[in-house]
Amino acid sequence: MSEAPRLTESASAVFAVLAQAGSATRPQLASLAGLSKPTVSAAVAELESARLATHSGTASSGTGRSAAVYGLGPASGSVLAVDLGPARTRVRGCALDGTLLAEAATPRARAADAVREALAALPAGAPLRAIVVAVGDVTEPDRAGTGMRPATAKAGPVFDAVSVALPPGVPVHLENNVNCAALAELQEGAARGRRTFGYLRIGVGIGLGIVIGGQVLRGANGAAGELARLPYPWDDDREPRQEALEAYVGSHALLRRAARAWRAGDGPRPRTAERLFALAAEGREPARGLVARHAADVGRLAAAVTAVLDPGLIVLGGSTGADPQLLPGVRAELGRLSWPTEVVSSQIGDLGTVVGAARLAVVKGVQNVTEGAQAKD
Amino acid sequence: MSEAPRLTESASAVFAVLAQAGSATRPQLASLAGLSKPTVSAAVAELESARLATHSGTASSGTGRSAAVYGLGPASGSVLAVDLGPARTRVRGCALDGTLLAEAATPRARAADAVREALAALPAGAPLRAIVVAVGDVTEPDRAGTGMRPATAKAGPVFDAVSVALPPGVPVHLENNVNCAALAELQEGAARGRRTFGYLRIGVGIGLGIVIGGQVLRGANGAAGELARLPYPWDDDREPRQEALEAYVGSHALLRRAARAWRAGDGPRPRTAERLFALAAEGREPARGLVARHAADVGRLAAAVTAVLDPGLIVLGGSTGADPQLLPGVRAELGRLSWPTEVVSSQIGDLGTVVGAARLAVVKGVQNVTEGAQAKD
DNA sequence: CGGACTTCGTTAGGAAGTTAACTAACGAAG
DNA sequence: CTTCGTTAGTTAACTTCCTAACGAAGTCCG
Repeated sequence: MSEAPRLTESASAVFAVLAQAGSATRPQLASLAGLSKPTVSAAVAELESARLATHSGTASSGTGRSAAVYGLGPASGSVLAVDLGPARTRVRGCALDGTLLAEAATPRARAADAVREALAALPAGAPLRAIVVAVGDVTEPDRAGTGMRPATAKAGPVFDAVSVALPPGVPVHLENNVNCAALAELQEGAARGRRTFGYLRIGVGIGLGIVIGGQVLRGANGAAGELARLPYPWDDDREPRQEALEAYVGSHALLRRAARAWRAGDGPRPRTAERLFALAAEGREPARGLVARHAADVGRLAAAVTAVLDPGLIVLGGSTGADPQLLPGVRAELGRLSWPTEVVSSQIGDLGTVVGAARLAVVKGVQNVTEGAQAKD
Repeated sequence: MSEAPRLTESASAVFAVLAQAGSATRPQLASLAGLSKPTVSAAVAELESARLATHSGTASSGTGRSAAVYGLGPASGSVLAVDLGPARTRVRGCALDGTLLAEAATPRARAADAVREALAALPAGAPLRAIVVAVGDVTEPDRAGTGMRPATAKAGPVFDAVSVALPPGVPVHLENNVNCAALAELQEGAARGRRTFGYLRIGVGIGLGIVIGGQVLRGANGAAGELARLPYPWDDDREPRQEALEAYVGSHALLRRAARAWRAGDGPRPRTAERLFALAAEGREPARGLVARHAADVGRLAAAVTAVLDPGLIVLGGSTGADPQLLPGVRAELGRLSWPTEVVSSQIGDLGTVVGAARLAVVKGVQNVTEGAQAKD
């Protein structure tokens, strides 16, 4: 739709802070954007005439004249976030202020259906400005040139299946799912207000999302935080093997150890990590011992991260990592080995990846508005 | 001296690029600073009247009118860099364009003498704008509030001894020596033109300087890159100990292994790492085997760094790390365990720390000019 | 030696944003 | 109901930097 209405720099800045805030009065916009009142007046007028902002009420600050409140306008459009999880595909559509407009989830195999369902629920008149797809894989530049795709065969097929369901002409960004979850913790989880932290995810695999100065660190190959490549075992007389650490700390290994440790009379053997943690929470052996040992292992992983990055905060997530039972053990081992570092459990859970992908999509969508390149309707 | 002559923003920008370039014509300044010709004219006039820049000649680009060349003026002043090394103290005084004005070195115990000697050799009429002191220690905020000091007792006394020799009123910045050396590699060493890399120093101790986007990463406690805290030994059935990795990979351990491996008939046993490497270069056993083993150890260290950061480039430095004999072994082990990463040897050597500290001091000194806070004469 | 051409630097006019001062709107106190 | 203090928004003068056009100072070439 419509021509690309190039915004002035000040209008772009005001739009960006308005999207961040959701809604705001003009004085608030002025102080958030670091602009003067007259400039904000001009910018708001410009945004209103482009239908990117609308007057949505008034707000009185107790004393004095009441201020006009503005929110995003109908032309600001929406963005789409897709989490291609190992079991389920989750899709969210959001406005540029982050409000949820559409949501869908399917088993991984029917990923494209979830995308189509969410797209149908988005407002038709306004442009879709960005799409972020989260995959459990390192990403690499597309052969074709412009885009990105999963680097290994792991996530490739599903990504291709989803691609055909996406509307053409909308910029698509691929991002690692752990990085997305880290962003979610940063924006609305356990790392709110931080500028630097690490999000350590322990589940079937192990991964680290690194946030430095509010930015995700991706690395030269997009492989920053791929802790499975840490040398392990590592000692004077041992030879490290590739991916050996994941095979040792991952949840499969935890269950394998449980199977070995289980004796007759210990009751039914847990088949999932959740069940094992539930037994440990009741104080039952050998579950308790296994969980304590797992906590020490995670603590060592956290120590490795801390030795390199000294992030000041580590958020634990993932199917086994997020359990608060681990905290004392992790903190003890980390404190013994490394620097004073806060350790907390994730508060977002499974939804973290979609939520973070949506946050990222909002950022890209706002850029799409402020930096001119108009997306397809 | 003199009042603080607040510079306009454009004059500050021009001064910054002029300091970076050393000398430049007005058209060059315009393109480097991203300013228009008239604005540069005004800025240069302002800088000249403040004696921060001087006309230093003309340059012809073949055809057309020849351009006026400008360089830093006498009022731009100088900065001081101090490397409190484990054995020697090195001091350098530089102008804000990086040219060396004074140099001194003493044994560590007489550090203050080196500082006094270098200070005496600096031009008297112009202000000293910044001092950077590099120490082999993590740094922490001063109790007093404003400054920083070494966090542990290791470097404290020497730092205090040097402090009394420093002129009062000049801002002093403390920085880790490995971080300084990393900056030196970035600016004039093996990492020129990079935005992100790791500088891995192996000597008596082990340390990592992390540069991301041209900035040194310091971490929440100033302890980023303190690899001695990596969990080691690390295996299913072993308990990691604090600082155990340094005790294993450091040069003391290398010589200890040499002592154990040496048999009668192997010739004189090397007493220093340099000697051991020299024997290995001649192809003599057991030196060659020991060096190959050391290379694999360093490769594992590099793999740990790569697993977390994926920096794309690792520069090896330090008394044992900088030897190019290590390169094939390090590359092989790193390639086996982790991501495609370039590995090169440092080209700067022992001087890296002072050079990097001087670079940092220049940056701080330029900030001192452009951001107003006038230093004492 | 004198155009023709190219590059440097200045002058003139305009765009964008800031500060300062003024007007407008609102609540509370007298 | 008026008046006063406070906060919102507008108007006006000024600052800063840009673009465009022009004059100045070189080189190249016949």
